Amino acid sequence: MSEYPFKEIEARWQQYWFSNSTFRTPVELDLSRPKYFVLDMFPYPSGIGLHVGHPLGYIATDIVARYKRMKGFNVLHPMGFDAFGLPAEQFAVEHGVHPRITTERNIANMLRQLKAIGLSYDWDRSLATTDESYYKWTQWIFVQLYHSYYDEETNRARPISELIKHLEATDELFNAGSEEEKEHVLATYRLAYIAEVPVNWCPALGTVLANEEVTNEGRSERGNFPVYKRGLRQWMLRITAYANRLVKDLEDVDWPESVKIMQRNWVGRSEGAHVDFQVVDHDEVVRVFTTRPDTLFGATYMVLAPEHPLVDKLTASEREDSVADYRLKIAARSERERTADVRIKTGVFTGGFVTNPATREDIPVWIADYVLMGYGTGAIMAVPGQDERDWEFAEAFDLQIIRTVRPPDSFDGTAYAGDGPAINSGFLDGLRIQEAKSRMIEWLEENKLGEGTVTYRLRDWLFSRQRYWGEPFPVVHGADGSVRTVPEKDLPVTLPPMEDFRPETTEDPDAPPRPPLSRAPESWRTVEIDGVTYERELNTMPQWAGSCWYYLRFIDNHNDERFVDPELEKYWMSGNGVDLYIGGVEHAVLHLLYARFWHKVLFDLGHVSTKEPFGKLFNQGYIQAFAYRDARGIAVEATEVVDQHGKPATEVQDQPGRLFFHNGNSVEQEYGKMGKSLKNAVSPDEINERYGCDTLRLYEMYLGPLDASKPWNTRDIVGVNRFLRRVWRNFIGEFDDALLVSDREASKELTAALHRTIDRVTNDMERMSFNTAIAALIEFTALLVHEDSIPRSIAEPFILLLAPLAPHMAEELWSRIGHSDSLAYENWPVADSEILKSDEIKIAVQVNGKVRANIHIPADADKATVLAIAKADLSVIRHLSEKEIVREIYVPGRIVNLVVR
RNA sequence: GCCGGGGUGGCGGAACAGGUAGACGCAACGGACUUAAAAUCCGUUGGGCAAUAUGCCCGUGCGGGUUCGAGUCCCGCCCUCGGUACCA
Repeated sequence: MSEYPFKEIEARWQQYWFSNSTFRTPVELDLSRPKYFVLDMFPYPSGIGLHVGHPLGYIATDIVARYKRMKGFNVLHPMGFDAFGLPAEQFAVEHGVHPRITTERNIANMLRQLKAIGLSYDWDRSLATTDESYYKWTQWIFVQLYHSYYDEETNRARPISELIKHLEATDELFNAGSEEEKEHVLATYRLAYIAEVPVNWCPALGTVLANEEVTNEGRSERGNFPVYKRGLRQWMLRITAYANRLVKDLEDVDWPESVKIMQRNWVGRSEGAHVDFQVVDHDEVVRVFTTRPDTLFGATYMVLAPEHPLVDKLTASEREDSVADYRLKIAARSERERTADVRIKTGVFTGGFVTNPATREDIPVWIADYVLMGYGTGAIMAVPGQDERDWEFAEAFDLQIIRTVRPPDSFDGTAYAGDGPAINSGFLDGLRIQEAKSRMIEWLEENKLGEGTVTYRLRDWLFSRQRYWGEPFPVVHGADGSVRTVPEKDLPVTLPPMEDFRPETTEDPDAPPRPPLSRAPESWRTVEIDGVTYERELNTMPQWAGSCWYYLRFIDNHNDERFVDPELEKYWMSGNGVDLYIGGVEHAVLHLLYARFWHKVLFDLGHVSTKEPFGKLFNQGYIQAFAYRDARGIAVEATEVVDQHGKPATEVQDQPGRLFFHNGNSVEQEYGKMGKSLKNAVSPDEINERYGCDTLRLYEMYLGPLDASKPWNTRDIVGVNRFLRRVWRNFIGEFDDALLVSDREASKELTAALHRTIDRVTNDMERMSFNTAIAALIEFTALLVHEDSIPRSIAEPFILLLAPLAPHMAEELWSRIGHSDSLAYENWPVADSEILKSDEIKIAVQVNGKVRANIHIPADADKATVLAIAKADLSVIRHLSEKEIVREIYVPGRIVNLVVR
């Protein structure tokens, strides 16, 4: 008896695809075919291996890739590993093994797991960001960034050599400067530059972190260690130059609206004005940023961030003590304390005054922690009449409040931020906000008191890390402090082999950073270029560097001459870049913003042909699962939990009225993202072993819509497994292994059902609705159960429809019905529109919107005919009796509604 | 607080353009086959009233509205998940 031998089948076809290079991207491209670049967000090769949540997106892209091949596209579908960075290194640190070794081991294990799912990647294009042949080009891109600047005139990056030429020709001051001074000027332009900046320093990780890597609670996203603010000299990337384009170009990509909004918020563009306030009795000016220049007449006090550089100058001698006290108190407050009680305003008066340029009144200057040094100019003009925070502060410290916008009569709140006519505002009186804003900006500009401007929340990207496991910077430092990039011919700068790669961690937030590379051998640290001795840069690049451009390398990953061949880049990125990019929403701002930034720089410099890298983005949902915690709140192994009747929780976890126990102790049921911490992970290996990977693939897709988060329930897997076994039995004799496909002609009904199925599945494939595509195939399979044999005209298209979803079974059946080649490039079946049309259709008849009957009508019947048939129906007649028909509605092919009174 | 997604049977979900709510699957129940079990096949399965049927009423988080007709559109709430958080 043959019972669907999935192990044998799956091993055979995976071997076949490998030895025949079935999924190798065509090298000789048939340019008459359209291209399709379908990409997954590549994973970190973690040491724990995959759980069933990880491959969800990979299965989806694989189905799309297989479908597109059958639709005649040239498909590029690669996979690689994001192997540098903190997770890989922390794992290595914790296990005391060199990251090179753990990384290789982890990659090997993940490769095994991925291949066991039958994913149709072109493995010849696999890469890891840790490959020297890869990070050579990551370093090369960094060199491009270093040697470029942002030209505000033409709104694009240009080689810094052009700027130097320009400055030499026009700027006497520049020419007069020393080399060092010149370099200082250039550093304010370069897209990659070194600056002393306030950074997030994490002593426990021994490194600085990007804002994006720090949680709201002021801790590291990796490891949850405390993070402190301190000033350090670091490499920065001038992403802020691209702030505007990063927002604007979102209009041109097909991305989930929520991700676009997150990016817009992150960039945080706001339009407003700079206003200069003269300091009373000092030759200083304080510049503020405001989005409401129209309210300048209502600015009754000013607030500086406690760290603002002018605080010392402004502070009156008798206020020095309280100002110093306050600043100390703020510095000691953790980020958490600072954000916990947002509604309670604190601050102190400096004793200083500035002049409101509109009213000519002198207004007091305060410092308060609700003004942040990192945004705008670190100083605000407070207009309590129109700003809730300023109102609260004014109330708390008894400061003057003037309304400069008339609230509606019904308004009984405090600050009024809505629209209305300006009042108490001199030349602005009567104007609405929009008009008043532009009028005030004109006035400021005429009087040289400020100007209209745009500010962004986005900060420049802190690009160095004090870790070992990252790309070394292709940069060397001269004894005189000069910086130069390593010549292209000497790239890559490889990581020196080091026994001790551990970061120097400490609990002292003020200890100087000591990057591991400072302990590298002298022979690595010192390098001679053109006869001059230099010291190598000892920091490494952050995690995100490698993932900023990997999609480009996939296009041409064996190229030793260039990071990507321009012709191949043009072909595969044509249209709008990557045609489909699937990954988790957790990368909505970090990876996707950084990658877009690099891509735009490469675009400006003429190295790539599109302004955006990812034309279509899709976020797959998470796989969630039930989890159980004991009385101490500690998660227990979900597979060991039983209910009050002793049944395994995995069988009954979705049933009402259950109590759960672990080793006899009561446990609480919970529901969350699958993973190690909740002890509810399921490995794809166990599912493969028990049901095979076609079942795994089908189940993951059948769970629900791809973008929804949904619960894993191992018990339910039998459903799709039964479907596959049923398909097998329909084709292969249960007792004799005989082929049950014949050349007899198919019935009209079965043919019609097939074409309806082709139509449904095709439609579902196009909109990535794989759960409904599978449902359609299950329904069709049920029709085949009672056929003695399956006509070939039915069998072939059916197998092809199944192929993207359950490729191993499809290939096996395809071969058993007599084909010697893989079906991977067979034409996708086309539904015959003639067959889809039926002569007779069934529609519902409603009386007053309630369905009272179903009638059969000729497909081409006109309204009068249909209504006649409907009114002749006994059930309809019953509901029409003694009523008057006041309206008759017929929606062709859909419904009849008779409105009666 | 603000922004965004989502609330449909015991469970996962379907309904794509406002047109028969609950496709398909799980679980549950009944039957066939079997010495028995597994597997398989057939059937029932939103709630209620009925037991004559082509039957009636209710039902998509809650309350209103638009429409011949609302899970779907509009207004006001509640809950939930994610993002963000004194951004001037």
